[in-house]
Amino acid sequence: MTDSVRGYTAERSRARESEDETEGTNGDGERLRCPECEGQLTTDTEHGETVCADCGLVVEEDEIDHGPEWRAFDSKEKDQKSRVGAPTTQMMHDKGLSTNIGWQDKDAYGKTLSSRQREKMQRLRTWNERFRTRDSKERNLKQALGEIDRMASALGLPENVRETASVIYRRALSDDLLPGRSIEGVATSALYAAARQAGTPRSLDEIATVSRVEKDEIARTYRYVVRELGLEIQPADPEQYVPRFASELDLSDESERRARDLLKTAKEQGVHSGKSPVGLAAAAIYAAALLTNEKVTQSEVSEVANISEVTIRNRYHELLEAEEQIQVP
DNA sequence: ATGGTTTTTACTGCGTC
DNA sequence: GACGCGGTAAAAACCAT
Repeated sequence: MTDSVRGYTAERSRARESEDETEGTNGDGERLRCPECEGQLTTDTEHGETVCADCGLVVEEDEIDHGPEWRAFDSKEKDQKSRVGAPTTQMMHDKGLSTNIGWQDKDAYGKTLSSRQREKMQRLRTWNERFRTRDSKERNLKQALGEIDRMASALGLPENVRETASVIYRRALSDDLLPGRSIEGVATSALYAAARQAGTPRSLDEIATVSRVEKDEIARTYRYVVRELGLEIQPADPEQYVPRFASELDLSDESERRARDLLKTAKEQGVHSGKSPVGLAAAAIYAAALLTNEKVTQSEVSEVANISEVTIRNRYHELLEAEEQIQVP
Protein backbone atom coordinates (compact mmCIF):
# COMPACT_ATOMS: atom_id res chain seq x y z
CA MET A 1 0.00 0.00 0.00
CA THR A 2 2.70 2.41 0.94
CA ASP A 3 4.82 1.11 -1.88
CA SER A 4 2.94 2.03 -4.99
CA VAL A 5 5.91 3.88 -6.40
CA ARG A 6 8.23 1.01 -5.79
CA GLY A 7 5.74 -1.40 -7.23
CA TYR A 8 5.57 0.77 -10.26
CA THR A 9 9.31 0.84 -10.89
CA ALA A 10 9.63 -2.84 -10.19
CA GLU A 11 7.04 -3.64 -12.79
CA ARG A 12 8.73 -1.46 -15.32
CA SER A 13 12.09 -3.09 -14.91
CA ARG A 14 10.50 -6.51 -15.13
CA ALA A 15 8.94 -5.54 -18.44
CA ARG A 16 12.33 -4.41 -19.63
CA GLU A 17 13.98 -7.67 -18.73
CA SER A 18 11.47 -9.74 -20.63
CA GLU A 19 12.04 -7.51 -23.61
CA ASP A 20 15.73 -8.23 -23.45
CA GLU A 21 15.00 -11.93 -23.40
CA THR A 22 12.84 -12.03 -26.50
CA GLU A 23 15.47 -10.02 -28.25
CA GLY A 24 18.01 -12.62 -27.26
CA THR A 25 16.07 -15.58 -28.57
CA ASN A 26 15.50 -13.70 -31.80
CA GLY A 27 19.19 -13.31 -32.18
CA ASP A 28 20.41 -16.84 -31.58
CA GLY A 29 18.48 -18.22 -34.55
CA GLU A 30 18.70 -21.75 -33.18
CA ARG A 31 15.52 -23.13 -34.68
CA LEU A 32 16.05 -21.52 -38.07
CA ARG A 33 18.05 -23.38 -40.67
CA CYS A 34 19.51 -22.21 -43.94
CA PRO A 35 17.22 -23.25 -46.83
CA GLU A 36 20.26 -24.07 -49.01
CA CYS A 37 22.63 -26.02 -46.82
CA GLU A 38 20.79 -26.49 -43.52
CA GLY A 39 23.53 -24.56 -41.76
CA GLN A 40 23.11 -22.34 -38.72
CA LEU A 41 21.62 -18.90 -39.30
CA THR A 42 23.04 -15.95 -37.46
CA THR A 43 21.63 -12.47 -37.16
CA ASP A 44 23.88 -9.58 -37.96
CA THR A 45 22.32 -6.67 -36.15
CA GLU A 46 24.96 -4.34 -37.51
CA HIS A 47 23.63 -4.60 -41.04
CA GLY A 48 20.15 -5.85 -40.27
CA GLU A 49 20.66 -9.15 -42.04
CA THR A 50 20.13 -12.80 -41.28
CA VAL A 51 22.95 -14.83 -42.76
CA CYS A 52 23.79 -18.50 -43.00
CA ALA A 53 26.98 -19.17 -41.13
CA ASP A 54 28.06 -21.96 -43.44
CA CYS A 55 27.32 -20.85 -46.99
CA GLY A 56 26.91 -17.13 -46.36
CA LEU A 57 23.45 -16.92 -47.90
CA VAL A 58 21.62 -13.81 -46.86
CA VAL A 59 18.21 -15.06 -45.85
CA GLU A 60 16.76 -11.74 -44.86
CA GLU A 61 17.86 -8.14 -45.08
CA ASP A 62 16.69 -4.66 -44.12
CA GLU A 63 15.23 -6.08 -40.98
CA ILE A 64 13.78 -3.84 -38.37
CA ASP A 65 15.52 -3.96 -35.03
CA HIS A 66 12.78 -4.27 -32.48
CA GLY A 67 15.11 -3.89 -29.55
CA PRO A 68 15.09 -0.85 -27.35
CA GLU A 69 16.88 1.90 -29.17
CA TRP A 70 18.92 2.94 -26.18
CA ARG A 71 20.93 -0.22 -25.79
CA ALA A 72 23.85 1.04 -27.80
CA PHE A 73 24.28 4.23 -25.80
CA ASP A 74 27.05 4.82 -23.35
CA SER A 75 26.81 2.99 -20.08
CA LYS A 76 25.86 6.00 -17.98
CA GLU A 77 22.87 6.60 -20.14
CA LYS A 78 21.92 3.00 -20.16
CA ASP A 79 21.71 3.12 -16.41
CA GLN A 80 19.54 6.18 -16.48
CA LYS A 81 17.16 4.88 -19.04
CA SER A 82 16.93 1.39 -17.68
CA ARG A 83 15.49 2.79 -14.50
CA VAL A 84 12.84 4.65 -16.40
CA GLY A 85 11.77 1.65 -18.40
CA ALA A 86 10.38 1.53 -21.89
CA PRO A 87 12.39 2.90 -24.81
CA THR A 88 9.98 5.71 -25.48
CA THR A 89 8.38 7.23 -22.46
CA GLN A 90 6.37 10.23 -21.40
CA MET A 91 8.61 10.56 -18.46
CA MET A 92 11.42 12.06 -20.48
CA HIS A 93 10.90 15.48 -21.89
CA ASP A 94 11.83 14.32 -25.39
CA LYS A 95 10.28 10.87 -25.01
CA GLY A 96 13.74 9.47 -25.64
CA LEU A 97 13.55 10.51 -29.27
CA SER A 98 16.38 13.02 -29.42
CA THR A 99 19.42 12.48 -31.60
CA ASN A 100 22.24 10.44 -30.21
CA ILE A 101 25.61 9.42 -31.52
CA GLY A 102 26.50 5.75 -31.28
CA TRP A 103 29.57 4.64 -29.45
CA GLN A 104 30.90 2.02 -31.83
CA ASP A 105 33.19 4.34 -33.81
CA LYS A 106 31.96 2.88 -37.04
CA ASP A 107 30.57 4.60 -40.06
CA ALA A 108 27.30 3.82 -41.80
CA TYR A 109 28.87 0.87 -43.57
CA GLY A 110 30.22 -0.64 -40.40
CA LYS A 111 33.80 0.35 -41.15
CA THR A 112 35.99 1.48 -38.32
CA LEU A 113 36.72 5.18 -38.25
CA SER A 114 40.16 6.71 -38.49
CA SER A 115 41.64 7.90 -35.24
CA ARG A 116 41.13 11.50 -36.33
CA GLN A 117 37.48 10.81 -36.98
CA ARG A 118 37.18 8.96 -33.70
CA GLU A 119 38.42 11.96 -31.80
CA LYS A 120 36.00 14.17 -33.60
CA MET A 121 33.08 11.90 -32.84
CA GLN A 122 34.08 11.72 -29.23
CA ARG A 123 33.99 15.51 -28.98
CA LEU A 124 30.61 15.57 -30.69
CA ARG A 125 29.27 12.97 -28.30
CA THR A 126 30.44 14.98 -25.35
CA TRP A 127 28.78 18.15 -26.52
CA ASN A 128 25.64 16.48 -27.69
CA GLU A 129 25.30 14.89 -24.30
CA ARG A 130 25.92 18.18 -22.55
CA PHE A 131 23.30 20.05 -24.49
CA ARG A 132 20.77 17.32 -24.29
CA THR A 133 20.90 16.79 -20.53
CA ARG A 134 21.18 20.46 -19.75
CA ASP A 135 18.17 21.03 -21.90
CA SER A 136 16.19 18.28 -20.24
CA LYS A 137 17.04 19.42 -16.74
CA GLU A 138 16.07 22.94 -17.57
CA ARG A 139 12.69 21.96 -18.92
CA ASN A 140 12.21 19.80 -15.91
CA LEU A 141 13.03 22.70 -13.64
CA LYS A 142 10.85 25.08 -15.54
CA GLN A 143 7.85 22.85 -15.25
CA ALA A 144 8.45 22.19 -11.58
CA LEU A 145 8.87 25.84 -10.72
CA GLY A 146 5.71 26.70 -12.57
CA GLU A 147 3.92 24.05 -10.59
CA ILE A 148 5.30 25.32 -7.31
CA ASP A 149 4.17 28.81 -8.18
CA ARG A 150 0.70 27.68 -9.07
CA MET A 151 0.22 25.70 -5.87
CA ALA A 152 1.75 28.39 -3.70
CA SER A 153 -0.60 31.05 -4.93
CA ALA A 154 -3.55 28.72 -4.60
CA LEU A 155 -2.60 28.27 -0.97
CA GLY A 156 -1.81 31.94 -0.44
CA LEU A 157 1.79 31.29 0.45
CA PRO A 158 4.17 34.24 0.36
CA GLU A 159 7.11 34.80 -1.94
CA ASN A 160 9.80 33.59 0.41
CA VAL A 161 8.15 30.19 0.69
CA ARG A 162 8.24 29.80 -3.07
CA GLU A 163 11.89 30.76 -3.00
CA THR A 164 12.72 28.10 -0.44
CA ALA A 165 10.64 25.58 -2.29
CA SER A 166 12.57 26.24 -5.49
CA VAL A 167 15.86 25.92 -3.66
CA ILE A 168 14.79 22.60 -2.21
CA TYR A 169 13.66 21.41 -5.60
CA ARG A 170 16.93 22.42 -7.25
CA ARG A 171 18.85 20.55 -4.61
CA ALA A 172 16.71 17.48 -5.16
CA LEU A 173 17.35 17.76 -8.86
CA SER A 174 21.09 18.14 -8.57
CA ASP A 175 21.28 15.28 -6.11
CA ASP A 176 19.59 13.02 -8.66
CA LEU A 177 16.56 12.40 -6.53
CA LEU A 178 14.19 12.65 -9.45
CA PRO A 179 14.54 9.32 -11.26
CA GLY A 180 11.65 7.10 -10.33
CA ARG A 181 9.62 9.97 -8.94
CA SER A 182 7.29 12.41 -10.60
CA ILE A 183 8.28 16.01 -11.04
CA GLU A 184 4.96 17.02 -9.58
CA GLY A 185 5.42 14.88 -6.54
CA VAL A 186 8.83 16.26 -5.75
CA ALA A 187 7.69 19.81 -6.47
CA THR A 188 4.75 19.39 -4.11
CA SER A 189 6.95 17.93 -1.41
CA ALA A 190 9.38 20.79 -1.77
CA LEU A 191 6.57 23.26 -1.28
CA TYR A 192 5.21 21.39 1.71
CA ALA A 193 8.64 21.35 3.30
CA ALA A 194 9.25 25.01 2.51
CA ALA A 195 5.93 26.07 4.02
CA ARG A 196 6.75 24.27 7.21
CA GLN A 197 10.25 25.64 7.38
CA ALA A 198 8.98 29.15 6.91
CA GLY A 199 6.62 28.79 9.86
CA THR A 200 3.52 29.05 7.69
CA PRO A 201 2.63 25.39 7.47
CA ARG A 202 -0.16 23.96 5.38
CA SER A 203 -1.54 20.57 6.26
CA LEU A 204 -0.97 17.64 3.98
CA ASP A 205 -4.65 17.68 3.10
CA GLU A 206 -4.52 21.29 2.01
CA ILE A 207 -1.45 20.63 -0.07
CA ALA A 208 -3.08 17.60 -1.62
CA THR A 209 -6.11 19.54 -2.78
CA VAL A 210 -4.05 21.86 -4.96
CA SER A 211 -1.55 19.27 -6.14
CA ARG A 212 -2.04 16.90 -9.02
CA VAL A 213 -0.53 14.16 -6.91
CA GLU A 214 -2.18 11.89 -4.37
CA LYS A 215 -1.67 12.53 -0.70
CA ASP A 216 0.04 9.21 -0.15
CA GLU A 217 2.61 9.91 -2.78
CA ILE A 218 3.27 13.39 -1.47
CA ALA A 219 3.88 12.03 2.00
CA ARG A 220 6.16 9.34 0.71
CA THR A 221 8.14 11.65 -1.54
CA TYR A 222 8.34 14.22 1.20
CA ARG A 223 9.86 11.76 3.63
CA TYR A 224 12.29 10.66 0.98
CA VAL A 225 13.36 14.18 0.05
CA VAL A 226 13.75 15.23 3.66
CA ARG A 227 15.87 12.20 4.40
CA GLU A 228 18.06 12.44 1.32
CA LEU A 229 18.68 16.15 1.60
CA GLY A 230 19.04 16.05 5.34
CA LEU A 231 16.51 18.83 5.81
CA GLU A 232 15.79 19.65 9.39
CA ILE A 233 12.15 20.29 9.88
CA GLN A 234 10.56 20.31 13.28
CA PRO A 235 7.03 19.08 13.77
CA ALA A 236 4.60 21.87 13.02
CA ASP A 237 3.76 24.14 15.90
CA PRO A 238 0.00 24.45 16.51
CA GLU A 239 0.37 28.17 17.11
CA GLN A 240 1.45 28.63 13.52
CA TYR A 241 -2.01 27.68 12.34
CA VAL A 242 -3.81 30.02 14.68
CA PRO A 243 -3.61 33.33 12.79
CA ARG A 244 -4.84 31.80 9.57
CA PHE A 245 -7.81 30.02 11.14
CA ALA A 246 -8.66 33.07 13.22
CA SER A 247 -8.78 35.34 10.23
CA GLU A 248 -10.80 32.89 8.19
CA LEU A 249 -13.35 32.85 10.97
CA ASP A 250 -13.28 36.63 11.44
CA LEU A 251 -12.26 36.39 15.05
CA SER A 252 -10.93 39.25 17.14
CA ASP A 253 -7.28 39.68 17.99
CA GLU A 254 -8.26 39.09 21.57
CA SER A 255 -9.44 35.55 20.99
CA GLU A 256 -6.49 34.88 18.75
CA ARG A 257 -4.23 35.86 21.60
CA ARG A 258 -6.11 33.68 24.06
CA ALA A 259 -5.86 30.78 21.68
CA ARG A 260 -2.10 31.17 21.71
CA ASP A 261 -2.08 31.33 25.48
CA LEU A 262 -4.08 28.16 25.71
CA LEU A 263 -1.63 26.43 23.47
CA LYS A 264 1.33 27.71 25.47
CA THR A 265 0.02 26.38 28.75
CA ALA A 266 -0.91 23.14 27.05
CA LYS A 267 2.68 22.84 25.89
CA GLU A 268 3.99 23.49 29.36
CA GLN A 269 1.81 20.70 30.66
CA GLY A 270 2.94 18.42 27.89
CA VAL A 271 -0.61 17.67 26.84
CA HIS A 272 0.15 18.28 23.22
CA SER A 273 2.60 15.55 22.40
CA GLY A 274 1.42 13.00 19.90
CA LYS A 275 -1.66 14.96 18.94
CA SER A 276 -2.17 16.50 15.57
CA PRO A 277 -1.08 20.15 15.58
CA VAL A 278 -3.98 21.16 13.39
CA GLY A 279 -6.44 19.61 15.80
CA LEU A 280 -4.92 21.42 18.72
CA ALA A 281 -4.97 24.73 16.90
CA ALA A 282 -8.60 24.25 15.96
CA ALA A 283 -9.54 23.35 19.52
CA ALA A 284 -7.67 26.35 20.89
CA ILE A 285 -9.50 28.62 18.49
CA TYR A 286 -12.83 27.20 19.50
CA ALA A 287 -12.08 27.38 23.20
CA ALA A 288 -10.80 30.95 22.90
CA ALA A 289 -13.92 31.98 21.03
CA LEU A 290 -16.02 30.56 23.85
CA LEU A 291 -14.02 32.47 26.46
CA THR A 292 -14.40 35.74 24.60
CA ASN A 293 -18.06 35.16 23.84
CA GLU A 294 -17.65 35.19 20.11
CA LYS A 295 -20.01 32.95 18.30
CA VAL A 296 -18.29 30.20 16.43
CA THR A 297 -19.71 26.73 16.10
CA GLN A 298 -17.65 23.59 16.26
CA SER A 299 -18.65 22.70 12.75
CA GLU A 300 -17.42 26.06 11.45
CA VAL A 301 -14.04 25.52 13.03
CA SER A 302 -13.90 21.97 11.81
CA GLU A 303 -14.68 23.30 8.37
CA VAL A 304 -11.79 25.74 8.11
CA ALA A 305 -9.32 23.47 9.89
CA ASN A 306 -10.38 20.30 8.11
CA ILE A 307 -10.62 18.44 11.34
CA SER A 308 -13.52 16.50 12.79
CA GLU A 309 -15.76 18.01 15.42
CA VAL A 310 -15.08 15.09 17.71
CA THR A 311 -11.40 15.88 17.73
CA ILE A 312 -12.13 19.50 18.53
CA ARG A 313 -14.29 18.46 21.47
CA ASN A 314 -11.68 16.10 22.85
CA ARG A 315 -8.85 18.56 22.45
CA TYR A 316 -10.55 21.59 23.84
CA HIS A 317 -11.51 19.76 27.01
CA GLU A 318 -7.88 18.89 27.48
CA LEU A 319 -6.85 22.46 26.82
CA LEU A 320 -9.23 23.84 29.40
CA GLU A 321 -8.16 21.25 31.95
CA ALA A 322 -4.53 22.19 31.46
CA GLU A 323 -5.45 25.81 31.95
CA GLU A 324 -7.20 25.08 35.24
CA GLN A 325 -4.34 23.09 36.61
CA ILE A 326 -2.00 26.01 36.07
CA GLN A 327 -4.28 28.46 37.82
CA VAL A 328 -5.34 26.32 40.78
CA PRO A 329 -2.41 24.20 41.81
C1' DA B 1 3.28 -7.28 9.08
C1' DT B 2 1.84 -5.79 13.74
C1' DG B 3 0.20 -3.45 17.61
C1' DG B 4 -0.70 0.78 19.92
C1' DT B 5 -2.38 5.39 19.45
C1' DT B 6 -5.02 9.02 17.34
C1' DT B 7 -8.62 10.57 14.29
C1' DT B 8 -12.83 9.89 11.87
C1' DT B 9 -17.40 8.16 11.10
C1' DA B 10 -21.93 7.32 12.48
C1' DC B 11 -25.32 7.38 15.79
C1' DT B 12 -27.79 8.95 19.99
C1' DG B 13 -29.70 12.01 23.55
C1' DC B 14 -30.33 16.57 25.48
C1' DG B 15 -31.44 21.42 25.62
C1' DT B 16 -32.72 25.70 23.11
C1' DC B 17 -34.63 28.70 19.65
C1' DG C 1 -38.23 20.36 13.84
C1' DA C 2 -33.60 22.21 13.20
C1' DC C 3 -29.49 23.30 15.39
C1' DG C 4 -25.57 23.18 18.49
C1' DC C 5 -23.31 20.34 21.60
C1' DG C 6 -21.74 16.20 24.13
C1' DG C 7 -20.72 11.47 24.39
C1' DT C 8 -19.77 6.63 22.68
C1' DA C 9 -18.35 2.61 19.93
C1' DA C 10 -16.36 0.90 16.03
C1' DA C 11 -13.66 1.72 11.86
C1' DA C 12 -9.90 3.83 9.66
C1' DA C 13 -5.53 6.09 9.49
C1' DC C 14 -1.15 6.75 11.27
C1' DC C 15 3.27 5.56 13.29
C1' DA C 16 7.11 3.01 15.11
C1' DT C 17 8.87 -1.39 15.26
